[in-house]
Amino acid sequence: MTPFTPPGETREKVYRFVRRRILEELPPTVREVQEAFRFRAVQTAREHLERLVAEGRLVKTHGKSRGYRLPQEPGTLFVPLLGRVQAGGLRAAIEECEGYLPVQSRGSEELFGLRVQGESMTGAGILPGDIVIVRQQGESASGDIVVALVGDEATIKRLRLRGNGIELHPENPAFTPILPRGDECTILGKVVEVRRYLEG
Amino acid sequence: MTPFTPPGETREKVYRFVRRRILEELPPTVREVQEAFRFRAVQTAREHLERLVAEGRLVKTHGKSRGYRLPQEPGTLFVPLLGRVQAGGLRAAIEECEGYLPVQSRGSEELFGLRVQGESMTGAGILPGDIVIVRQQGESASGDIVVALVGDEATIKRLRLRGNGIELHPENPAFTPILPRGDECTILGKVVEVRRYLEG
DNA sequence: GTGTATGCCAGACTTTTGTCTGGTATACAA
DNA sequence: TTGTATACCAGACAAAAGTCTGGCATACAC
Repeated sequence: MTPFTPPGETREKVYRFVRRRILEELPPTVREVQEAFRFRAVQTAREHLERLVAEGRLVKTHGKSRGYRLPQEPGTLFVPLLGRVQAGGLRAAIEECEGYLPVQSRGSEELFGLRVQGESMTGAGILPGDIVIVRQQGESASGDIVVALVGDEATIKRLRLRGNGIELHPENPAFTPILPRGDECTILGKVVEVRRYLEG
Repeated sequence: MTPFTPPGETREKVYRFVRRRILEELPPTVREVQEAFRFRAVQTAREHLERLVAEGRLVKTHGKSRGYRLPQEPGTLFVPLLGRVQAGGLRAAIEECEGYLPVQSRGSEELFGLRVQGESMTGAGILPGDIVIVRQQGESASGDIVVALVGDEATIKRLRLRGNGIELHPENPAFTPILPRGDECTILGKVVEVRRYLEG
């Protein structure tokens, strides 16, 4: 009755099907897998899926619909792209963002994108119009490129720690370093990625 | 009994919640929306959702679980990241890629990522170690930054059309332009995006 | 043979989830 | 006043989707 299928062959196809569905639209339901492969029993689809979970090729949330996911999801997160950030208004700027950017990430990070204004970092290959991806973190290390709120506008500079104080260094000889006093500067986060879209 | 909520305010929050969920993990179920906003009736969540559909801000598949989607999904594509490309081997290089990158795209394009080697384009803010996203297209316009196969290695240069011939210009005074004869140079495609990962 | 594993099926149960009917309270305009 | 709209709630029903028990057939090792 049962036509013989080499071990693992169907499962491989099931894996590719599920993977494709997860990446391109929505994780399939068990019955959607069943129908895609014309299994006559739901259980057959379920067995393949549970097997893939046992093998570590998929992970799932028990009992929830469309609960199958990829183990280390390419970790694509959509982060808000901000036009400009003004004093104190990071939260507000995120609410009113221009759009969203896909970013690879481990998921639990708080990221945002920011459009670059000015030429103070051209020496580091960061040009006006570029987009920087910023991870929100209060403290950063000396040498990191950071986004800081100085006065009432956000700027991008290289951070230098000097004793108890901090310095914000441009990377362009035409600009001079900023030496803020403690209370007039907030570090919004560290630049983890730079992007430049050459069209559109 | 009912605390008064300004018209549309809750709906706005519901929209943002749903959008975030769709982009970052999985579309929520109606009851997940209900719980997120602590509505005491499922119907309240459903009314907001159906309203958003009526307004065209969401679309849905009737009867299916987690059926709410965004109208014009950002279209995220995963493109292969190549380490290096050698003569004739673009197809082969794509097969043996180092990994995949999420890229926003209209879908029908043939894209690949390429790691930058050398300093010939530092003047355009393209540094060694950066990744360029390339759209495969035989012909490009003068002024485009392109990836060309000259000899047996791929290089990134700015394209200049001069009469019938082409010139490949570096963007760094320490390098000299390449003036290839027609048959010793293939344009693999145009650089549409530049990325730099500052950690990991 | 026996035992074990895989691949598949039949049918049912249970939970989750989508859907629906009818209701209350507030605000606003005719 | 009446009517209409929004925002919300209560409780239910029905479909979708996850889960489970038991079974059969083939293959392979002991």
